[in-house]
Amino acid sequence: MAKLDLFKFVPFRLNRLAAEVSAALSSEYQARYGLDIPEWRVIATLGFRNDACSAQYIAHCTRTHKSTISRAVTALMTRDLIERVENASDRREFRLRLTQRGHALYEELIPRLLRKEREILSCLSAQERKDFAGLLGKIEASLELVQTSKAASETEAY
Amino acid sequence: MAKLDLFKFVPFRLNRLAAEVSAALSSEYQARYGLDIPEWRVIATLGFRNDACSAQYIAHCTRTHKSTISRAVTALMTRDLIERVENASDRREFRLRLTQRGHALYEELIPRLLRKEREILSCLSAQERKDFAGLLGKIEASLELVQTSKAASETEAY
DNA sequence: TTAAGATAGTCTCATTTGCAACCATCTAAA
DNA sequence: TTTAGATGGTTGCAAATGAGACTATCTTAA
Repeated sequence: MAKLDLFKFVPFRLNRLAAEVSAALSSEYQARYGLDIPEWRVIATLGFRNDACSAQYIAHCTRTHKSTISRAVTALMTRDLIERVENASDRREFRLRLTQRGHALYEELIPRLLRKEREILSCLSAQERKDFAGLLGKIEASLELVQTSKAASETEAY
Repeated sequence: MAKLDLFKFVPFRLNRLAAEVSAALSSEYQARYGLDIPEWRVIATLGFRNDACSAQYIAHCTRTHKSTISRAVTALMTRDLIERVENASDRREFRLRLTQRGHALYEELIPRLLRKEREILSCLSAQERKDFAGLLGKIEASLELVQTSKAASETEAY
């Protein structure tokens, strides 16, 4: 007779852990800066890259639906945290980038989030953290969640 | 100047990985059996425990909101997959358990899900899988997502 | 016994989000 | 060219879900 212990079932554990970790982080960007998760992902993507990029690019690399990104972009523009400029070579898309205010928010938020991440992982030794990152990477690669060298060049096209 | 690479940021990676793994599994319980995630959690909890338990217990141990569980219970009852009996000693709560049909579905579904889990983790060696489970466990424990011996006895009260 | 507070479960409401239709624009092939 | 199909982005709609009010019931202490 088949049995499945939810508490030992990796998919369930990942779901629960991700939800818990997200909740812990949201107190930073949500409560303090009024950003929801999609908005934070837009800010994070634009802040990390120095060049402007399209909404589609953000949707692809954060694995978020394009309509969700579209709404986040609208909200962030009305708050003057990002701006968009027309792309002369392709008038369908817009190039997005942080405004000065957006940059300031990014600079203020990032250290807080990195501190939270350290807190959450502080139960692991340095070696264990490294191992954990490596194992996550292997699973991501096998699910094609990360860019192989081939896929990376395709991503550039976005 | 602070920077944060989303692709190396563990909270983001956990979210993305959990979403991807869930999507891979949902093709089993969703497409084939018409169960959504909350419904599957109710089935899984009832199938694993031999005794009947309350909706509140399921909500607590799967970390799902009680209103979500309530809806899942209603849906599963109309499909005759679970049944509930009054609890004479506390008439506020109901004891839930799988019906025969529910048991049959459980027996059919579990091997499929376990196979999927194996597939997803097949990119890791046996030792790596063990390590990964152990590291997950440490993080869960530090976030109090799992029952310590003390918390376990409290859980019994549900 | 009574009253205050806790708890189980349901229900309504508001929010979030994915889907898909849609428009504008681009690309490629006839 | 012209046309068919692909792509970027927006929006309306529906489904899912959490918050919190609410009822019924239980518990505890005055």
